[in-house]
Amino acid sequence: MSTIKEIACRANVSIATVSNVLNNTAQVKEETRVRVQNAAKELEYTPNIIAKNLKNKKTHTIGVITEDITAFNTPAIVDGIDEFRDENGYHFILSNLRLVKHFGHDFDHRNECFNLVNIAINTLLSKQVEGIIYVGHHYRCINFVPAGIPIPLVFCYCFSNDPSRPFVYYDDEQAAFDMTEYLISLGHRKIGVVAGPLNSTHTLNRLRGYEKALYRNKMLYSPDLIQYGDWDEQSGYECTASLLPQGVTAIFAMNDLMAGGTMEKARELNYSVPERLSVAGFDNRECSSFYTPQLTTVSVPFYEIGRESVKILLSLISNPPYQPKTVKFTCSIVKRESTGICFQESV
Amino acid sequence: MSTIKEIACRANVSIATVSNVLNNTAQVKEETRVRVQNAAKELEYTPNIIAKNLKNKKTHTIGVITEDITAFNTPAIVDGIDEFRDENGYHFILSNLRLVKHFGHDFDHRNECFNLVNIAINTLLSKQVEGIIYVGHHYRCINFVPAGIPIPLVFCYCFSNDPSRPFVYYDDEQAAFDMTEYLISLGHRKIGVVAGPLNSTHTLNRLRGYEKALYRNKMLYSPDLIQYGDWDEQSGYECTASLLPQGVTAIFAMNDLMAGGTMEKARELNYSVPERLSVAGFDNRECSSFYTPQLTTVSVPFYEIGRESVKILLSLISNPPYQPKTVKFTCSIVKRESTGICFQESV
DNA sequence: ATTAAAAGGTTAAACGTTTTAATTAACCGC
DNA sequence: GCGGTTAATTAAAACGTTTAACCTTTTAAT
Repeated sequence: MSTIKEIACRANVSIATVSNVLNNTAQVKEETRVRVQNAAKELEYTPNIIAKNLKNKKTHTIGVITEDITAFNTPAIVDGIDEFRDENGYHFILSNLRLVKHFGHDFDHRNECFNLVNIAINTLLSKQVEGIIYVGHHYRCINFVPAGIPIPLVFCYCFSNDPSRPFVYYDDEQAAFDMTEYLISLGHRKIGVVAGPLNSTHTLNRLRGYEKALYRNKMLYSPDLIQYGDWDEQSGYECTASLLPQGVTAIFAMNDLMAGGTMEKARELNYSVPERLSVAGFDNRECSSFYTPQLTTVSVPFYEIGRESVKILLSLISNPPYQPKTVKFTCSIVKRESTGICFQESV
Repeated sequence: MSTIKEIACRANVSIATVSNVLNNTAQVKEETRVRVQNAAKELEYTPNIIAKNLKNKKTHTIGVITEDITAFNTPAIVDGIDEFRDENGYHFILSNLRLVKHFGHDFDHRNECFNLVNIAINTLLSKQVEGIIYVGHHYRCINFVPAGIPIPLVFCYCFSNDPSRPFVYYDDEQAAFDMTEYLISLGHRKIGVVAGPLNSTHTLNRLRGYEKALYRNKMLYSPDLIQYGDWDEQSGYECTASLLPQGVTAIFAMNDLMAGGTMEKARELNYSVPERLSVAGFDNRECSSFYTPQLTTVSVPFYEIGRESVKILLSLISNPPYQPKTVKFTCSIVKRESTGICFQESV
């Protein structure tokens, strides 16, 4: 770990010259240049970015806060973030909150979370990051991050109506609309929904999409066709139990796990999928292509969401006057084996 | 972003005193202490870790290099790393190589990889990390990291016989041995293997475990019972096609994906699982519990492997004289629905 | 009262860079 | 050889900390 000073010494020049050679930031005579370069090589010089950062008051580093790196969607988001930051010569520091590990899955520890996030943010600020990306997926995450952070911050994979902050997320409503329309196009007229819990914005938005599709196709909306689960497979199984007797020919589950529960129940009651019952999920998790039959589902562009977040963040960093910028990505329907044409009259 | 200097100014003391108050590293009169603390609070002081690091020549930061953060096992490893480093007051910088994205899945670009790793390592060194964890999973990764790195480095989730470097991995051979013994204990006497490619150390080690189990149970080893795939589902499907006619009653696939292919083929040929054919996988990927029937498989303790890596790294950092330390974790068998008692005479 | 020790503070150097302003060297035309 | 340029180099300050060394004041002990 040699320093610029030692190089200067060995090459018989001043440290300023060494700096100039290394960053070629000024003219220096060819001969001295090579002398310096050789010295650097011989001493196996590695620049000390810490010192550089201190002097320049620029770290070219952003902070990324994740709620749970092991969540199924986080790695893809981080990957997108990683790629774009790399392309633009930025570094990143990952701060993983491990919220799930701390508080379990459906935590409601507003204060504890707030504190954790606060610590994370202060640490990042201490490290002089130039901007922060908060990768949420818990709908309340907006409340976890304090106001008045002196650097740009963009919310990734979450949303609220706060117009003063930039959000990058996906269009829940549109996705549910598209999926419902797709089921309708297959001839289904009685479509059950295995929803998430009602206090989730995801649930609300997706329900809205579902309703809109029904409305647009002049189909009637029945509250009985909506059953509320908790995102877990078991709950999908249970919801389906009360949906099937109503004569639905298709079930739209709001995530792939619950869709798995739906298929399980269907199997149990001898509703063959997709012949007698079409099943659709949401998320396009890895598992969805391993079900039998393979699950039709909604693919969320995690990678792109990550990329876009950094893009916005970097533009905010280099161009501080804040223009509120919120980006919504459109999801795509992945058609697989679990959905098919409706052969029955709806009851 | 105020500095110690401004605090000093406002509190009418020297910067040394401020530093002493903030780190309570020396006695200071109660009265001045609170004056300083108030000033700090009023100015919303955030310590500049960069400056601190520069002065202290200690960053309390480790670097983590991953080959592909989106690989199914990497997040759990990173999570383990993250937890232990957090518990010990360390930070970490993640450097994701995106090897798969660069070179595809079965890349053989020794030089390109070497260069990428080299860049990553130099960047980390520039950032004055105190140690590095290399999370491999490509068996050749040892060749990617150059010798002579001036700080401790531990290989995580990979192995070679180089005794000069610390490795944390799992016992491939033992795992395969255990799984084979388990199948034997169920009465199976003709056990087919869907192996990985022969140039993978995983394949070799697991085959050794398989053979040992046969040997120990005085069963004969037949090369015909080993079919070599490429880790992908399709190859499992194909291998199984040549295995079933041989009258095997159980198939041990060397990963869950190929096991999926095996089950697909079995379904196609009306071999019901597990009644007529037992199927076992390896990895305990998320998907394995979503197959029907749910897959019996080997669970690798990714999280613990990550944790242990940091543990070793930190001990190396604080206690430099190198004691070669290699840790092998034992995997566990996850018994699910795809394996059962053998009811047939083997043919 | 005198003095030793302890408590409370301060100065200034240092960490490894970059950068401005100043200095020196080199060259040119006359 | 002398001014006048331009090219090449350097000294020194600065970034925000920590810390060794030093200085004062207070307290306690003789």
